[in-house]
Order: sequence, then C-alpha cells, then structure tokens
Amino acid sequence: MTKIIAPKGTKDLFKPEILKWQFLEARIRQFFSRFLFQEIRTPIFEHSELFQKGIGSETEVVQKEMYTFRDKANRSITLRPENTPSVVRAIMENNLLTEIFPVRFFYIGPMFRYDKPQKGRFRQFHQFGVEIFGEASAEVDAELIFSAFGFLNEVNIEDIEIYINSVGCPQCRPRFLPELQAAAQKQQNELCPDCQRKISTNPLRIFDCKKQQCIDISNQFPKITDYLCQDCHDHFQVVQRTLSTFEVPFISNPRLVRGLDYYTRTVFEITSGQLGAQDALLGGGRYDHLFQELGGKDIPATGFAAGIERIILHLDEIPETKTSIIFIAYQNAALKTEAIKLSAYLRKKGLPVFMDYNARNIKKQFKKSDRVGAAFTFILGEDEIANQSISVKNMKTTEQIQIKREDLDQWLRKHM
RNA sequence: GUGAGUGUAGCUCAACGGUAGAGUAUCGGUCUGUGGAACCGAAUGUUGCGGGUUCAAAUCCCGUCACUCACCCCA
Repeated sequence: MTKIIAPKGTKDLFKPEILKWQFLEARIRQFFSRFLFQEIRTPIFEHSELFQKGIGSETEVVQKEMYTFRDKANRSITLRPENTPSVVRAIMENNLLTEIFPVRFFYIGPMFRYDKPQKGRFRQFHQFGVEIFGEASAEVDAELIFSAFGFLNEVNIEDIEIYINSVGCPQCRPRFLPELQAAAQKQQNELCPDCQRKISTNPLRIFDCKKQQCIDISNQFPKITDYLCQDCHDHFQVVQRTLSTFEVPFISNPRLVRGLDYYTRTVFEITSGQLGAQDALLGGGRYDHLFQELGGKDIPATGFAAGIERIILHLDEIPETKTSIIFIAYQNAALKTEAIKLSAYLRKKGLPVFMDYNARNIKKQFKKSDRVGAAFTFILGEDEIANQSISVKNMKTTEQIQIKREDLDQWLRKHM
C-alpha cells in the first residue's frame, strides 16, 4: 500500500506560513474597501462552456490547462482557472448591475490549472482580484492600476515594475493583425517553431516569446499602438496622463500582450525581479465585450487578478499575535476535576485556556505551559483548595501570587 | 508536454561498494509544588519504489514515482 500524499501542485498551509495568508487576506479586504469594492464569492466549478467562451477556446489556459470532467449527469464541469468569467456570469444571472452600485467587486480564492508546478506556480493556486463594471472611462483604468500599486506598497512590496499597453478594440485590432501576420510571415524561418505556430493561431503572442532571436525580430514588427483607432488612442493617452496624476510609475510597453482573449484597450502587468521565471505578480486590463460574448448586454468592464502565492513569497515573516494564554496546572489527579471546572469557567468568559489532562506532576505541566506560550499558569493544589484560592504565576516575570477565588474576576479584569 | 538536479529518522544532513550515523525535535529520568538550562537514557529507518551488476549496494547501472528548478504558459 502506497502512502497517500497531497496531489501534485497542491499544498497544506499551517503555521507559520498561514500567518502570512491571514495577514494578506485581512489587508486585501481592508484596502480595497477604500475603493468601494464589495466581496463576491462564486462557485469553484462552473459549466466548462463559461470558460471556453469567456477566456477564449484558442488560449493555452483553455486548450491545455483546465481541470475538466463530466459529472454524474454527464455535464461538462470545469474547476475555475480564473475568476473573471464567473463574476461576469454571476452579475448577469443575479442582475447585480441594477441591484448594487457602484458595481465593484473583489474576490479571493483558489483557482486551478493543470500546469507543471515550479516556483510561484501551483495547480491549486490562489488569486485575489477586483472587477469594475459599467465604467468605461480611462480614468477608471488608471485608478485600478493605482489601487494595485498602492496595495503592493501597503504590504511593503517595492521592487516592482508596472507595464502597460493598449491592445485596441474590435474596430482597430482586426486592421493590425493582418499587418503583423504579414511581417511575421516574411521572417518566418528565423522565428522559433513556437512562434511560427503562433503566426496563424495567435500572432500577438509572438511578442511574449523570451528567445532573444525572436525578440530581436519582433522588435521590427508593426506595433499595435501605431494602429489604434482614434477612440482607443485617446483612451490610452488619458490612461497614461491619469497614471501620472496618480503618481504611479509605469513603463509603456507595446510588446505587452496577455494570455486571455477578452482584453480590449488597456492591459497591464506588475512584475517583480525577485520571483525568477514566474515574475508576474498581478495582471489585468479592460474587457469591454466579455458581457456580450457571454450573451449579455454590452457592459464596459476592467479588472485585474493577483497571485497570492507570489505575493506571499515577498512577505517577511509575520510575528504571531500574542494572546495571553492561561495554563491551568493541578497538583495531582484528585484535583483534575477542579481544574476542569476552572477551565470551563474561564473559557465561558472567552479567555484562551489550556490544560493537560494526562499530567503526572506539576513540573511537566509547567513545561507544557511554557511550550504553549502561556502568560500565566494557574496552580490548583491541596493548599489552594483548602483556602479557596488560586496561585497565579506570571510566566514572564516568574512572580507568583495567591488570589482568593472570590477575587478572581477582579484579577481577570485587570490582567486579561 | 520537454529538460536538468535531488530523494537516508518528524526536521536539517553525514556515511570509500564492506555493521546506516550525528545534530535537532520527541519521550523518560536526575526533579511527586514550579518552566526555559544542563546532564543521563530511550524510541524512531523496508536508505522513495522496482529491477540489474556484485561475495557484498544508501553508494554503481536501468526503470519508475515524488519533490525542486528551468522551458512552455501565466497570477
């Protein structure tokens, strides 16, 4: 019989790692509420069709990385590889555009992609993200980037770079793609096999290739920013101007393209040099036609998603917040019942209490008290029982006093 | 999906082809009303798994699985 271990690309979280997660999650809720974001939670799994239509059936994510299976009624179900299509679906399904205003949501939760794990990449990984609906103006895109930048600063992540670009819209992108394809076709033989394949399937992604040879060649290719229609051009200008007003440092990079099909106009990415190969901390952009794509009205939208594991890699150790624990020690087995009664009394008062039911002697109990980091050890011995009192030892100062049982509440009010 | 590196006690790691060990953690004792320290002692392993070479394999070879990193993709 072989040992059962966690599936590849998943992991268990506990102290001290979990402290970082708790810290980060608390900060996310706190920080984004300043921008009037509300939390939304959508199902972990959806009908596969949602992601095929939403993300794009030609994307790598949909083609190779989805956890898709048939349920017992033979429905095709997929564990969400990202959250944006689900949020859009939820908004349409629940008519949230008319129910809640402003329509700004954040989410935190697990996502699933069948990828080969490596640093900063897991099969079950976690993202938080925000989505803004019904706001088309360029300033909103800038505000979104400002919030992302501000959040990373808030958790003391500083060694980062912000890249932005515009990928145009259904008006101008179709004019650009043939030009790009034509240019790539001319130098086809010099491109790597992957890029050659991308020429017909997804030419924009040639810009993503990290091979120097391909980078040099594609640097000569036409740039999307030179092909933007007037509206997209103006939009991108305002985004950049507003980012400056927000005092957000950014690099305009015409090579920046994203792996999901739904993006229009503004796209952006924040990367960190500390991460190695998986350097994207966060990425997003505008997706003005996803609603329509999924069968709804035409609602402008913009958002981003951030990799929690990747952010955690940047976080320093979080010191454990100390609660004043009370450890109850008893002199011998006969006094155990008294000790249990005392523990119940204290716990009903909402105090953190610990005791050892199998203790053989006081010494062992003090050792345990020390191990759990107790602030005080309450001692019940024959003497204490006889004169209706409790001995209280301050574990830090080693000071010990005896208090009357009737004075216990007063002592607790003062010290706990 | 492709490639490289690593798999030995709970953890961190040793061991020339020749009896599997140390530190640490755990448990017990010195110490039955007082913790952190010290000292003494105990327990813990199919050396990831399977095969091969050899008188002899943790060690060499092959396969497999797992982990890590990189490609790819992305957060």
